[in-house]
Amino acid sequence: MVRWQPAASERLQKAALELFASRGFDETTVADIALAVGLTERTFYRYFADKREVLFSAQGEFEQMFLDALAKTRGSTDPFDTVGRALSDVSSTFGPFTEERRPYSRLRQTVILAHQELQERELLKMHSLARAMGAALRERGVAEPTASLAAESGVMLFRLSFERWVAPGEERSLSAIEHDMFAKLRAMTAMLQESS
Amino acid sequence: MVRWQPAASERLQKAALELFASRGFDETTVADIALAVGLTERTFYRYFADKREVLFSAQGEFEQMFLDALAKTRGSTDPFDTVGRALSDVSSTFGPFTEERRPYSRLRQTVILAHQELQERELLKMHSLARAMGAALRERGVAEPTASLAAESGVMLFRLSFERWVAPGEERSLSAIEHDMFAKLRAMTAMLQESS
DNA sequence: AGCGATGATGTCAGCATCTGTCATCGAGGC
DNA sequence: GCCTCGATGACAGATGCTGACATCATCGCT
Repeated sequence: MVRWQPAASERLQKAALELFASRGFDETTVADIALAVGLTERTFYRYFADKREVLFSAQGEFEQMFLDALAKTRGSTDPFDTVGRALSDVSSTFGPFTEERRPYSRLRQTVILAHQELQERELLKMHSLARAMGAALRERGVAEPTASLAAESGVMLFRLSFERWVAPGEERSLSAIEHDMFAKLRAMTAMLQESS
Repeated sequence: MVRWQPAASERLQKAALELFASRGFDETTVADIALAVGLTERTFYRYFADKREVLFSAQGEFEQMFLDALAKTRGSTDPFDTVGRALSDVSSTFGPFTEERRPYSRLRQTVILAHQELQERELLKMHSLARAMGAALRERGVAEPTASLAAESGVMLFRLSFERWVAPGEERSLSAIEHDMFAKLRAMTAMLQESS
């Protein structure tokens, strides 16, 4: 006889995603989510800082995974290449980006795109990641503004690649899409070297 | 004898910025802002969709300015170069980025950086700009993912340049900073063409 | 066994954000 | 002089979020 069901946080996340998907973000109250898993609104706020965060709490590990991947690329000297390698490492290694997780990511993305406040939070998480990667590069001796440019470019590539990965009908792996985007960005910036 | 003071929206924006700067975002209620200019909370929400928007309503014109600048670059064929020209045009032409507006931009940036919710809104505005520019490029015949990459790269460059422009001690013009960042990005992506 | 500390949860009060609805009333047209 | 219009005020209410305190199984210690 247990007093509380375990994994309260995970149950809340699951219930929240389902309710947001079926009913909409605005039409789902925090009390709805909490009661769906037998808890109260107050407890929800003990696990998540606000209503939106229930969809983003996993991003903390995500950010750490990126920093770890970056740390593994000690040998690389060119910052853009370094970021590219870290990106490639994460997308082919990190659980959430495997093929079996794609349907879940698609549902989650659908929910996020359906509400502005959720998009804002997602953008902030990406921004936070870029800042952290920029700091990591700087600690390695990469100067500004190159460190920020490399980090921001990498995160942009990841974001666009991820968006494409979860797009309807897309079948390529995240790594493959990233690789293609990387090449396209290089090709684009390589043209007209002498213009203004 | 006028019944209402004119320019209610502008007065609200001014009062909001001052209160956010002196007291903090959370410590300023919407009622505070409204009463400071002789209006009520309800009227505030008739001008601005939410409390944060009072700092961002001008961004509508800002986005239009970018699209206009993009439209003026009909002759250019390389998308990255096109975006670069539009950027340069805006930063040297648009009022808010002239030298005399720098102190105001600095204050505004300080306020935004002091609160996460305001950063989220700013990131959304930048994201919205990138989407609009990507769509404009696509209408010109630029294919995906190049259109999105060019638009996102441009907005990233603008954002990093703007951040630098309002940094303490910075004296270069926004155009000059942009030009430098543009060159740095080209140099960075140009290296190690044969890697991976 | 008994007992106290621990920690997850519940309860309750309260403030702030944001919205719908109706009332008010000067300005300008006729 | 009357009437419509439009900006504003007044009011009620739902929801987001927080602080403070109570509850009560479980765990470890004696």
